Amino acid sequence: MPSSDIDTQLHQAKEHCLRTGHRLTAARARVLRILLEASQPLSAYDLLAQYQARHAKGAQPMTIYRALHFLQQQSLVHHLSSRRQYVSCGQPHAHARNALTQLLLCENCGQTQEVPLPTLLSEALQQSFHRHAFTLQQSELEFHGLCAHCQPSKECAHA
Amino acid sequence: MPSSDIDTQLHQAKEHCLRTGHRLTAARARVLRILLEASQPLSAYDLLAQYQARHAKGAQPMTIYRALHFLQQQSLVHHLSSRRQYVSCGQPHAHARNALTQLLLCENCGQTQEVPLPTLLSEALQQSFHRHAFTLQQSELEFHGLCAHCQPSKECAHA
DNA sequence: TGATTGGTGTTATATTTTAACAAAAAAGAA
DNA sequence: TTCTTTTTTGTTAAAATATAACACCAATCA
Repeated sequence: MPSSDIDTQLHQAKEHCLRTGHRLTAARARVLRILLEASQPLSAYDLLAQYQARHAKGAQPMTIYRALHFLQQQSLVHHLSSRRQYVSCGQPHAHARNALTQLLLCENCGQTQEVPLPTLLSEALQQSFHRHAFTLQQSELEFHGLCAHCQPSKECAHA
Repeated sequence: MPSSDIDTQLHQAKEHCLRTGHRLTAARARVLRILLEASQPLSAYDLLAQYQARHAKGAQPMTIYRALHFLQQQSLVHHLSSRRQYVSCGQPHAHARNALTQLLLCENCGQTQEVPLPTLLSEALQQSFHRHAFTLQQSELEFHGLCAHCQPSKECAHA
């Protein structure tokens, strides 16, 4: 992602936080920036290493985990729990509109793609929940497979 | 779950493994049985504690993890990665037919419900993958919320 | 200005998961 | 059967992931 886009995203993130009565502090913005620049999922300890290299040599895991918790609450970051990695959220605003998001995870090159669930599907799911008297709070839809660049026949462009 | 049903399930699991050229050994069957009897998700160390109490006092984590890996491969057990827990699979055979499974996780009482994804939804998802040139290998659909017994208005029957 | 809330730094520790290698058990071939 | 190969288990150790607790600092607000 070009650096200018990242600045834009960070700015929007800041505004978004203010609107909900929270603050995107320096530490939080740093963690988010690392994720935005990575453009692929990172583990908490990957993040820690970069954070140490770029900002504070003696930084501790808690610093990263605290920032991640916050960013997740704000829907600025996703937790890929099946991989124990974190990734910046592509369209943070989609979440505000209660759209469910699918994450397509490539097992070959590690890339993640965030795809909004088609409205039709979202609604069908809602109905399914209703039938089971289930009140949805948060969804986590992770699909593991091979991305467009890593199809069985081809070589992987991202590896 | 009544003990007789569990025996039935274990027996079916054994047959299922044989059909795919694998063996449901004693250790594996023990771990599966503990999960079936629990009828709710357990962490690997919950399992270890029970395994130690019931079978081998000195058992080590590897014993559990190995059994769990095997049982997951056989679609006899699900990993709830967002909770770091494991749960026995309700309808192992549904997976054989490539039906996607949603897991409804209650944040209040911890209960898990396994619901096959309606065919219509499954097909729509497949199309969505096709549009994104994504080859699905495995899906992990975890929905966090409140189950039928733990609706905001009511008390939770399972707590 | 004082009080309250929210955020950070720091240390330590808990929890979850895997690696590696030797020994045993089961399956298959001669 | 006996030998060989593969699969499974036992065991020790350590890596990777995540949280608890407490003191301190900073921002907000009355």
